[in-house]
Amino acid sequence: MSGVDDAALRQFVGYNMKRAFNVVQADLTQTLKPLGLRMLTYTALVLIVENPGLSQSQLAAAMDVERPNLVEIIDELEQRALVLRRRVPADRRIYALTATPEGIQLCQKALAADKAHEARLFEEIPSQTIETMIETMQTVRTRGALGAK
Amino acid sequence: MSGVDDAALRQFVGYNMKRAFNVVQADLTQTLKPLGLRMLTYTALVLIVENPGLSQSQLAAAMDVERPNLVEIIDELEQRALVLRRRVPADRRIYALTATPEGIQLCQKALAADKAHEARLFEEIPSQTIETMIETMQTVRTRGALGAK
DNA sequence: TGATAATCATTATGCGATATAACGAATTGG
DNA sequence: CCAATTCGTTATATCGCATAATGATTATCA
Repeated sequence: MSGVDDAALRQFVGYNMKRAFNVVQADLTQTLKPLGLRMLTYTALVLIVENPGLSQSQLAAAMDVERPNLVEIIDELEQRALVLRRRVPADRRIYALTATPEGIQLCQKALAADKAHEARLFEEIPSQTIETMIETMQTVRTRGALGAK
Repeated sequence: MSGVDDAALRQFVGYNMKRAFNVVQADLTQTLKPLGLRMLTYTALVLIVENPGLSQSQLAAAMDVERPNLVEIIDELEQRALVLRRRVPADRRIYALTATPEGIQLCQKALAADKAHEARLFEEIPSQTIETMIETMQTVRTRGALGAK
């Protein structure tokens, strides 16, 4: 309808990545909503389940968010009794994060929902293409981590 | 250092896309900063140069932002005398957006800077892989546009 | 024709994600 | 033992993005 031409921008990886990610994000957000999770709490929950006992600082670093921003994320998960802040006798500054049984169960449901969401969204894309894309994106991610700072 | 395992998330396209896009976005933001542009004003400028005379509504639709949010973007470009809001006699509700000569010149500089930025960031990635990725992302973008609403 | 509906740009406002500064409590290191 | 560092936290600011509502204009159609 509008007929606005974006040929000059479509040549760029970044432009297409942003447009595509908007679609993926919107769909994933809808997928997680029935579980009461948003992308940040979902990511945090999975990482806590996978790495029981890690500290908030470690988790923040792994998620590439600043420590202050992680506080509310953990608050949210803790209030829903999905994760626990456990004091560590050896270092009383630290909270060791662990998932409760309910947290583990919800995590598994969320992972299954995510898989279904991606299978649906990418059903027309050859799996070989998906694999190559994932590898490439991991390369880019690593490259950025090097160049930073 | 931290050794936090994210294997469960690395299987997902969305997770890798977000992480990779963060790197691309950070690098592009730095690239555009010397030109006084941010991603949104850059995108708007390119589309105005490429589609002279389009309305703010058309541009907002093309950029997938709501009309109210476009106002400040155009304000910013107009204050720097890069684009003009021109009244259309045939329909006095509309502003026809056009780029000034300075706007066109800055647009060309920005496009060149963007190309250099992507060439640097993706230098290790085979061009065939880049092309496939772009095609795939355009497919995903289209698919999302269909599923929406 | 004339009243109603729709469109356009805009203002006001809120929310979510992200960033920095500063602080108290605890630990580490010289 | 004292200084520097680390950890979690509070307070605060910015940015991108969304909705509701408004005045001006245009379109619809009874």
